[in-house]
Amino acid sequence: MLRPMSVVAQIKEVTARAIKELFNHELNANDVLVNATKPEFEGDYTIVLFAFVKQLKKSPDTLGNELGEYLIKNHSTIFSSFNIIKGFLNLAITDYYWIEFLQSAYSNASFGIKEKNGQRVMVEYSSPNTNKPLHLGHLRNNFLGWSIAEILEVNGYDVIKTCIVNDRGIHICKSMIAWQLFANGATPESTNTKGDHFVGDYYVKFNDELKKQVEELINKGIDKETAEKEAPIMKAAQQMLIDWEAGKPDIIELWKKMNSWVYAGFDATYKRIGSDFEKTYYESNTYLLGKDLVEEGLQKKVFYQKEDSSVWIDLTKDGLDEKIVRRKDGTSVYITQDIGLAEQKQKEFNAQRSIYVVGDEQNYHFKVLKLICQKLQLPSADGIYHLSYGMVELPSGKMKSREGTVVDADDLVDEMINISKQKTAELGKVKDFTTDELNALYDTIGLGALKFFLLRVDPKKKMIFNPEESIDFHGFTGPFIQYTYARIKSILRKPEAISRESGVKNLLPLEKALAIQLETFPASIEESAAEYDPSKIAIYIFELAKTFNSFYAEHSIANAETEEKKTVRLQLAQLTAQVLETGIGLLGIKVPERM
RNA sequence: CGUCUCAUAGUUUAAUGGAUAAAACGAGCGUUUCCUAAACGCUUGAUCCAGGUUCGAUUCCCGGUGAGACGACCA
Repeated sequence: MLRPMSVVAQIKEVTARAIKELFNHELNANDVLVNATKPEFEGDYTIVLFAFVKQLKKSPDTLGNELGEYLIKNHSTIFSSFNIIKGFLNLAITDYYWIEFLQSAYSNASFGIKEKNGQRVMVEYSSPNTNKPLHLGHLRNNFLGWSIAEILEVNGYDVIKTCIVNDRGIHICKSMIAWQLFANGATPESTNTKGDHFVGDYYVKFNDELKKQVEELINKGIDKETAEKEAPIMKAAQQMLIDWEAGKPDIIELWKKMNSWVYAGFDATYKRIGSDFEKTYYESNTYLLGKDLVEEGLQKKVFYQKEDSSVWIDLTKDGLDEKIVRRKDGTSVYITQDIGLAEQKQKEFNAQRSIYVVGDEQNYHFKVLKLICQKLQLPSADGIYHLSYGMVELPSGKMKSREGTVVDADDLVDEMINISKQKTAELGKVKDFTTDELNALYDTIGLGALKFFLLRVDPKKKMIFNPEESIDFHGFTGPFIQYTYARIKSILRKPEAISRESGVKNLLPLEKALAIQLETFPASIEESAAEYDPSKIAIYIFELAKTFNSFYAEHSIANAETEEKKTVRLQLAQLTAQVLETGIGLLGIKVPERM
């Protein structure tokens, strides 16, 4: 099926053709700059003429007039009138065009969704550590990763969502040793604690105990650095890591038991926030990957060995530093595992692109990772893309677990759901709902507010979260969009078939504004995929909802002046509802039928 | 010391080099016999400083100031 081109794409194309015919000048359609016309001028879309004034050696006015007249003469179904102001050619689009658009799109359930393009993409996100529960930063990561995967999916890609669980290493051993020392056999069940929080508590206990021991050693005259290394509990953790690597049965058993507690907790949280993965990798299985590639790199002379037999790569010519890829004791480092995992993913899924949703503190790491893979000429190399996002910070700065300022994911979700419960009760609009229906509604609204809050900002930018101020339910928020949707549904609930031919010839300004905005939905989805940026969609659906609300306040739909108007407004309402649902769905947010 | 990010109304955020910089929250005023007032309308207010490129700069380049991240055989 041939997808109809967007108005903007058509304007570009037609303009390029016009310039070729009128002035015999070749122009790429993409070089035509088309903007929405500013509200203070007459017209819908504007061509910026400056760009080709020079090449064509014409004044903007002459050029604009010739072009404008050509467009109206040759494409009268699209363009109705034009005016030129200071080098801007403002074009008015015919009502006919918008009415046709509405009739073709209002009942098209896949409006904005592309067909499969045969390309595969992997999206890795979440990446939790099994020594503590998820926090606000993980939420931004999860929502972003899930949303990007979804956005790529509707853009035609075959998407594989993956997660690498950091389930081994010294930090896990810290929780384990603390449990051995202080738990007296307690379990999540015996203490009625969620598994990930239970294990996280022992990680905190470890650090408390370590601090105590370090202070004692310092009082004995040992310097801080040595004290931290020599504290008995730290030595015990390090010994445990060695035992783990050696596969000592009782350690492995304890490790498995504690991790299983954590996974039960993670699963509950993921289920609640709607995160899922097609494939989960565990670092305990992948940490040895990449060793072969070190050998290969040495042979290819991409890597070199120092006197102590450690292996390095020299990236100084690329403006970076030297980087170790294998320790002198033969063990691999973080980056080596990632090289190995990149190849592993490539072998398993053969994706054209591999996206890593990881915080911007690791920008350097991913730059190095991609560069090394390229130098090794690995097939996965060029497809590596680090989707770097900014940290979530508090007004006081970074969240610090040691200072207890970390905003816990479960707590925050609870709070959001409670607020939505409270507000729903205050408004009292759904008193006839069953308990199940109410609980589902609270989840929808509370999570909607939270996800929208975290996704409405450009991922690249760090964001401030103030725990003192609760996340808003008014204005540029998830509930605003959900509410708009629910209002439309209440109109559409009255059983009434919407006929395709409305018969109207003209649109009122607010009807037209809505139609124009609806028409750009596919472009908005494309843009957010091209830039890996869900906030583009968040902004789009917010503006759409706003336009609809203005329209709704001004014009009656069910009691429209004429049957024709009623039909065209029902089409507008139905398409708006559908676009809002699809759009906000790409952010992982549900819409309620009533609220 | 070096590399890289960021700096826009009181606050949180928008703006492929294009017209008089756009919203939300906050503050103030108003809107409901009629499809959901979690809404709508009006008022208020900003590009860190100094140069440069350009017909045109929030956007690109140079310098400065301020904030952050990274450059660890941690991940």
